[in-house]
Amino acid sequence: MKPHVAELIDKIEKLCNEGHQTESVSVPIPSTQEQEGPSSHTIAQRRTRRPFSVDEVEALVRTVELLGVGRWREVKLRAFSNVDHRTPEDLKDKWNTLVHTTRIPPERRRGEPIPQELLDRVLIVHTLG
DNA sequence: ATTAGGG
DNA sequence: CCCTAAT
Repeated sequence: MKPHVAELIDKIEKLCNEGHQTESVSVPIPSTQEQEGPSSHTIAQRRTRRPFSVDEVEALVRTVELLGVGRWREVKLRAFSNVDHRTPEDLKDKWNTLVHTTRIPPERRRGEPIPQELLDRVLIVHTLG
């Protein structure tokens, strides 16, 4: 579907998650001859951005705490099986950005448990800003 | 089929 | 988010 339509759905979805009932939302409608997508003969459009909610980050961190880093397939199954827009890779990418922004020692072996202290810091930093 | 990392 | 070499 058209990018702006997806964006609109995004906003509505977010408002619903925030408990709103009768909000009106809108997004700028691009001019009709707008160019988009890769070079050419490709049908797939880039997925619209979905900022992770605090709850999602918490779910991600808690699950990585339980399984260790690297088992994204399992993380998806355990904590994000109810949403189709969070792929195992998205979870991996999110974890990496969290590690970067919170300066958590990243060189951990696959499956190695993360110290609770570090996990807590991730949540704090992400919750505040 | 998944993961790790760069794009 | 996407692309893809490596596993």
